[in-house]
Amino acid sequence: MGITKSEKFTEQQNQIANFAKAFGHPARVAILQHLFKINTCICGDLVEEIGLAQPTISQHLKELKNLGLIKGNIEGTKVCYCIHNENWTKMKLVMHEFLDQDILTTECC
Amino acid sequence: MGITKSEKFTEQQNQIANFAKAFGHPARVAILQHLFKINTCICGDLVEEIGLAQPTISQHLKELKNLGLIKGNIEGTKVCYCIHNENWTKMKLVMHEFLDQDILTTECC
DNA sequence: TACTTTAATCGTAATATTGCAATGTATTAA
DNA sequence: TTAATACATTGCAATATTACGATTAAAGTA
Repeated sequence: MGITKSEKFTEQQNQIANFAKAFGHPARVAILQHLFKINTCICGDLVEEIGLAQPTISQHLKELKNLGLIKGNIEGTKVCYCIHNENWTKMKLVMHEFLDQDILTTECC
Repeated sequence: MGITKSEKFTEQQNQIANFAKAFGHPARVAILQHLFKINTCICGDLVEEIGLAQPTISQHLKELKNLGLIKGNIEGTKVCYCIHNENWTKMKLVMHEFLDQDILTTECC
């Protein structure tokens, strides 16, 4: 059926999965890394940087924006994207809690 | 075309994406959380715990196993799954480096 | 041996994702 | 006003993912 049965899971589990899904494509990983690296908001040279077609990049940017991880400011004909630092920090809290749950447990097999 | 152009990205970027993809479904998040919670190797009661059909759970387990995040020991007719602690730690290093890249940068907009 | 239990695999349907050409839209430049 | 630039949107094709019924395989039990 190809449809995830989200109603079977907790809100936290779905939230983790949604963030993870955003990082589940190397293009989006590369976009985020580039935005961090450039630091100052640089505009749409992401297409050249990543090497995928412009509509494809635009689509990936939209997903990251919908999740709140980046924001885009229109500047003339260009759009300036950058990390949404506050939301990135919130996302990190959620993901770190998930990743670090092994700290509480002991080896078993 | 539905096919990810992995060759356009670095090995590190693809690795992050692959780990993230594993966490990109709430059933797999739930499975991992349950394995951590139970701690001692729990077997196919994951099917009851999660509430999806047995073949579906089996499929999710296979993905997690292929990535190396869990391991399964056959015990009679049952199979005992648990976290692969060493690989989990390695995965965490990769993911933490990605998530914490904001520490190095300063606000821009 | 025959039966049961447990889990993997196969096959298939439904839906999601990825990628891009073509097109649309808004702003700037001439 | 017209043309150019920069992105977003649309539409579609190819592939991937999710889910599960049916079946199979392996080990224990009667």
